[in-house]
Amino acid sequence: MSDHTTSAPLPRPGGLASRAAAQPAAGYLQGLNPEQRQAVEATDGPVLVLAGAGTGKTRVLTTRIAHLIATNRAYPSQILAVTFTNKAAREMKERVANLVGPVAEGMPWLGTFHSISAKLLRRHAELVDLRSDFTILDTDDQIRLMKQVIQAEGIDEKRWPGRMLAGFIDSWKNRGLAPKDVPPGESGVFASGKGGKLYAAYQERLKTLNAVDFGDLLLHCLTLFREHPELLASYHERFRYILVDEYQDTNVAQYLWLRLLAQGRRNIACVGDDDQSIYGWRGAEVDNILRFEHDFPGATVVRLERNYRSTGHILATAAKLIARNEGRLGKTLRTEDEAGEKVTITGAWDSQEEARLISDEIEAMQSKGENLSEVAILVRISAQMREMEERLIHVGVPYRVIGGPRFYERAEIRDAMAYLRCVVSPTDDLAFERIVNVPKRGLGDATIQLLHNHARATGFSLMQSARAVVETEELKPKARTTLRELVEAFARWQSKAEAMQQGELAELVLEESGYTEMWQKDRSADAAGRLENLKELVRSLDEFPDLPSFLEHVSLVMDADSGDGGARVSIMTLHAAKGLEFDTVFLPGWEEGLFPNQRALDENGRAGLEEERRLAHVGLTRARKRLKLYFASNRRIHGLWQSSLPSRFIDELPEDHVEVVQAPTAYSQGGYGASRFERMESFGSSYQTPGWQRAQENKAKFGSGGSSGFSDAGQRGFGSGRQRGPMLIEGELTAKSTGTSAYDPGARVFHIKFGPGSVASVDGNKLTVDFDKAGRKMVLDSFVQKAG
DNA sequence: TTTGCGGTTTTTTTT
DNA sequence: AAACCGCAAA
Repeated sequence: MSDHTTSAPLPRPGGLASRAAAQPAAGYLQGLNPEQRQAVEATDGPVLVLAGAGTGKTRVLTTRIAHLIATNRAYPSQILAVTFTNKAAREMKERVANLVGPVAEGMPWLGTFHSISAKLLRRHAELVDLRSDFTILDTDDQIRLMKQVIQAEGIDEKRWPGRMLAGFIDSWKNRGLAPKDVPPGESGVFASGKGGKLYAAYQERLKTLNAVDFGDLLLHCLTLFREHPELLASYHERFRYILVDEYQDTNVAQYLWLRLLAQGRRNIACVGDDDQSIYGWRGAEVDNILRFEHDFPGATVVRLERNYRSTGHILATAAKLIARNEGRLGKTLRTEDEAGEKVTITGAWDSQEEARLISDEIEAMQSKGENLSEVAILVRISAQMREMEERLIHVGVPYRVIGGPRFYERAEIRDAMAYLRCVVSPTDDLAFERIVNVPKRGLGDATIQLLHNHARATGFSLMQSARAVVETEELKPKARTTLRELVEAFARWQSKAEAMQQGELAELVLEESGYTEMWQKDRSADAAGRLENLKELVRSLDEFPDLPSFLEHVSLVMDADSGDGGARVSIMTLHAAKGLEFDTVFLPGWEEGLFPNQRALDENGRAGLEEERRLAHVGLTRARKRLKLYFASNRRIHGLWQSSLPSRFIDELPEDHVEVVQAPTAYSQGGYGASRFERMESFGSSYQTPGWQRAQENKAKFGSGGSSGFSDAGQRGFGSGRQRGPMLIEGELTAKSTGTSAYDPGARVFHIKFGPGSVASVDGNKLTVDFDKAGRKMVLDSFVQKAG
């Protein structure tokens, strides 16, 4: 979508004159289609905007804010606008400023659920038993803390890892459940009945540490609102209008949070797309959007269905796919664009060929002078990225990977932060523990354990305990000296903190602690990058008035550097691609098991499948002009070669809008050609009808007995409909039907990829084979045949 | 206390 | 295949 709207002349809030001036379609309203305009102008009461992909959702949101301000309905400071990501918040802020001018700089309540919650909590911390300088823990801190709690309860940490408890607690918090609210049945799932107890113990630990985790930010706010109605009422007064972006991604806690705040004036506008709900696995409730009209009776519902992004074929393809989902409110995207190029589907022999085909296309585009920053490769799982990267490096196409660890999740940033946290608040035990032996100083578990014991006995913090213990004979002289030096160093830094610029201070701390030196000495490849990150951290430090506000910024808001603006192909997961668009989109790996992902299917059945389909829909709708799908018949998963079938999603695409492309490779000749041709036939003629599919399934039941044989393996590779049916990876299917392997050690075998070899050992259906050319590999027996 | 070996695990990811 | 974790040896 392009916004060429000029900013409206800026009416000053307060005068009747400006309200009158806004009457004949103010500038910012121009260029909106009727639905968009309705979504903007329905200012009062609950509003649900169902905004399909590429229908101008952000534009509606920002224009709506501009409209509220321009018509004097609210001051910027009276509008609460919530997003999920910092990126979305930033973008919205920018675009509102473009429409309304610097007045928008106010917008103090435009932010993520978490940052707004943190802001509220800092103001009223004492009401929920916190001090206003509480620390916000990230996932890593959480898990370390959980481990401690689990150990303290004397539970086998192996059987019940901290990570798992974190998962449980997180999902409880997502649903707005405090320890006492957890249903008994569920709290018993973890550690034979101790789940709820551990949750309570963890919350207790957080309280003594004066810390909260991400989930708590929301949960404590709920407590705050519920237990202090007068406070809630004051926020009703303040927040005249509430706007919510990506409503389909809200979890129960966020929903309750919104409902409490919206209760007062009921001016809440939620924008979302049920067809783009792809975060169910982390607690998002599509139901929130499906239920909106029920929760807010009398709501105005606006559907945005006119797509401004993709050409006809692409849009039709996406629409047809998503129509297969049952749990949806139903929208039909339409475009006035030309039909454009058909969507292509290309089968590759294996994932390497797939990568090669994609890189060839990109090189061709590059030589035609197309802009590589308008090209994206979107994958289902990050494991697919490596192969693509290797290939692009090989052919010298510049690329960038989007996603990956956030800036503040990187070890070096977290270490540096821990040092600073110790300087700012010496009672921060988690921070102290993190850096007490980083760089290695010889203060290991034994020392820490001693400090812990002392701290528990006296009620001191670890730092205080260290100070005390250093004066005793309890530690070996060496450890004692080192620890004393560390404690003294912190005392020194604290005394300097007042007088110094925080950037300088940070540099000093990192230098004197030996932390910088640690990375300078490190010879590993990423050490230089880490030092660079540390520099970046120090640089950004001076943009903040003081250290505490910086720490808050880093733990909640700071993003990884988005890289330079050079023209590069983008590689990312489908999840990371939501909200983005590109002229050309490559979608590799459309295979059963990978996409739809087997695990999603196993764990969530039908709902899982529908979420995968929404993910596919998100992928398809990222493309403006060219959309290219790929599947590979063989892919290495966890080190084993697995044969795979084309994704069922491919069969669900409308044949009029897609085109099957023959891969121009060596494999198209010889034995494989025939089976591929079969696939083409089936795709073109009959794949759509349920009856045909059923027939294929029956055929598969009778026809798939054999586990060896060259031609059989060839058909597996490319025959799509032929073996349609259970969504198993081919190898597993064979393993189940065959039972034990038909091969003995010493047997000569032939593998379609690795050629001839001898069986070295047999383990169920897995063979270890010494191939004459390829060396020793582990393969499934279904991929080899007996050979002489 | 540290290092290295072996056994295990393997989606998606924001705050 | 690779990364991660816990444990045992140096």
